[in-house]
Amino acid sequence: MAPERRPRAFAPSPLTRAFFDRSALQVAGDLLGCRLRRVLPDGTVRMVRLVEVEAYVRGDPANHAFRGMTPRNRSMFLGPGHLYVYRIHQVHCANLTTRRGEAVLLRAGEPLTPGLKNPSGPGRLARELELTRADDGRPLARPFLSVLPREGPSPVSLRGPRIGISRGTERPLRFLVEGSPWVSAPRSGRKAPRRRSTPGPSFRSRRPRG
DNA sequence: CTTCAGATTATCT
DNA sequence: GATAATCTGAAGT
Repeated sequence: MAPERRPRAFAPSPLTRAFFDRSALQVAGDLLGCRLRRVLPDGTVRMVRLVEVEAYVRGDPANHAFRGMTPRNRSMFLGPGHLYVYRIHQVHCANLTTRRGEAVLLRAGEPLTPGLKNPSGPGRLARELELTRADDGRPLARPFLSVLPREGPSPVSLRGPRIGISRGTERPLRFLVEGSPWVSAPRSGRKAPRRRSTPGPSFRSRRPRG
């Protein structure tokens, strides 16, 4: 008897495609506060609430796709709603693709299921969700990986400069949930990121839609 | 083929 | 606050 296998999607659903087929900037803002559900090959469910993301857009020198398609970034050209995972310094970082050549980097999440340790920081988040380069290019679809709507009201979000890049730092393409203790700290591996006393002047607050 | 910088993090002072 | 770890992808010669 062949072992039971879960169905494997070859493309995102139409709804998923529609959600992601926009600019990374817009998707990033809408993604904040949504839940990300990962189902491991053995069926284990791991879910986080996204509290920090970054948009990588067209004409953006920090975007891996800035100079067109390469073997490394080919997943960013598969169409909206795919996973783009790259590796840096022996660490994996996961993105969700939006429009062609654009993507949203998943930087931090609030753990919603037992077993998740510290999904704060892109490397830790990808690790906790067990997303590696082997998952690069996979469509965002069940059961593998799904984005679920926000629960309750929209969070108060902040926008500010992105982290860890040397070019394109002037644009406020980093989105975070104000007050979340799971937001990553710019230059520290702390478990409990120090809360900035007050958002800097470069940060812009955005009220919940209501 | 060689060089080099990098969307990070753990660990040390 | 500063730096090593560790190695791939991409650009340069």
